Amino acid sequence: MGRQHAERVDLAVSTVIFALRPSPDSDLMTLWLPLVRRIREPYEGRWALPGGWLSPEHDLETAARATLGRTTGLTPRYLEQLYAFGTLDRSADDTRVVSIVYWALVHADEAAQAIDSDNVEWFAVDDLPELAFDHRTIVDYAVWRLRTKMEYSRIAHGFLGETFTLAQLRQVHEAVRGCSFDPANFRRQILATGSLVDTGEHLTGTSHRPPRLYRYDTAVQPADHGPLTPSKEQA
Amino acid sequence: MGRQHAERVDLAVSTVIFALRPSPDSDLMTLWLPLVRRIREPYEGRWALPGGWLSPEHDLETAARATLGRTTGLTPRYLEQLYAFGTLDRSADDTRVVSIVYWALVHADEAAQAIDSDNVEWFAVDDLPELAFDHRTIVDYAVWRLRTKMEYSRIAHGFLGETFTLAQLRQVHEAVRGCSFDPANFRRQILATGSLVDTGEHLTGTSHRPPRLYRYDTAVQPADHGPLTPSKEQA
DNA sequence: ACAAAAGTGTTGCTCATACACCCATGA
DNA sequence: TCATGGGTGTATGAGCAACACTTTTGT
Repeated sequence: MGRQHAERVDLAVSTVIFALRPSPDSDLMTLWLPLVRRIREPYEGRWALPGGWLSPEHDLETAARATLGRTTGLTPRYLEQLYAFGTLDRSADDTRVVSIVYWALVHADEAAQAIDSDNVEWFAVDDLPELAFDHRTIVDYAVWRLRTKMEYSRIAHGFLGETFTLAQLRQVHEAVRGCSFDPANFRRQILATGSLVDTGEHLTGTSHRPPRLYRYDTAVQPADHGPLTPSKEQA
Repeated sequence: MGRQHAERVDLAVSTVIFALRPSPDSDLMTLWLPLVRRIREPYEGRWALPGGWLSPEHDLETAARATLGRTTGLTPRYLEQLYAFGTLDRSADDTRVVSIVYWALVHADEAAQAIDSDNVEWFAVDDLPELAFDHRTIVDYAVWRLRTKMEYSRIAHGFLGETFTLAQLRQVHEAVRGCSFDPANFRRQILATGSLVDTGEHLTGTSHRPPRLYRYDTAVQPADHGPLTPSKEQA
């Protein structure tokens, strides 16, 4: 309570980056995210969300994208603002920091391994180390938002390639939501939304009947992206 | 495009304050919000959302509450962060401003009229004047959020007193959602959520059968308030 | 008695779940 | 031909919209 008041408010932008990867023990897919090790006080040595100070000439979303590129070398398949965190006590020292946090989906294949430097490491969401600042709260909230949004939105797209089978799409849902779905019912529900397009092609090389490949209908918006994309007009 | 880059980023907190009031023409309830007239450039004379600069010793939510008190003299019945707006071009001059916007529900009765100074005025949401900055976008988004959240949350509470009849609650929903509901079905749906408590009392003085008075069950959270209230744990 | 809104009952539709069953391919 | 997952059909049940009907007050 005897803390000094900071003289100014600093503005940072951080990003919670999600990717789907096979779990080390089971061969199921699970959620992973990259963290960076802090190289200075406060919380030196602890893991933290990737981010940086907001410079006046950068857009908020641009800053989030830049962070993402720096940390993973990837382009987000989905990016959305999460929340602005700004309580007085969130920066262990006497500075006042407001962090505007974004969350992103990428599909982590080959490229992701590239930037596996000493200071960047991927962690399974349900096996995180101790985090710096209030970043644990932030991650928990981001995971909650991802799970919730997966229920009513089409963001699973962000974890997949251009074309995919219904089984792959289902596995994404199962990994994120943490439960399994009846393949038959999942198929019908997804197709009923009309957001998928049958490419006519099939995936071969499987040891069973070759499944159809689908593509997302680009005419449909994947989700409500916030206030800036005008997709929420009413008639 | 030939704009100078600002030297720093300024942080503001604004609040979209909603109240339910009888419409001037029809006697239905409609959404209203207070705006303040700008007394300096840019956009001098235009109407804008109430707000102010964020000082280092104030919490984001505290700042939003303070704005609300200054403008309306009221305490919010509901308050939630809406979004952080931070595009480069949102401040007509060459300054860079990031606004963290909150939205609030109040019930505007006697007290509200008190602060009806020259610079504060209430407007019907579907009859707004031209607003300063990107505040029109912000208001539209806030209205969308209010409508959406009303569908699955219990925030209607924010517009009502301690006890209320089901008809009053239904009228709030109808005003915000913009359509009418079957009283019979509305009753069942609301009661099925288990969020209402029968006070046992009745409202008298009506020219028909006296309706029961209900109270919200305070044990149930009204809505997911964001990341800071830990109500989104899973078992 | 009558109007008007509170409150209850009932029916039919839609949609999600569960699960039985056929299809097509590799081994 | 068998195993495996892709894909289709269908019965059951929950929940909601629509609307008929009964109840209780003031006038």
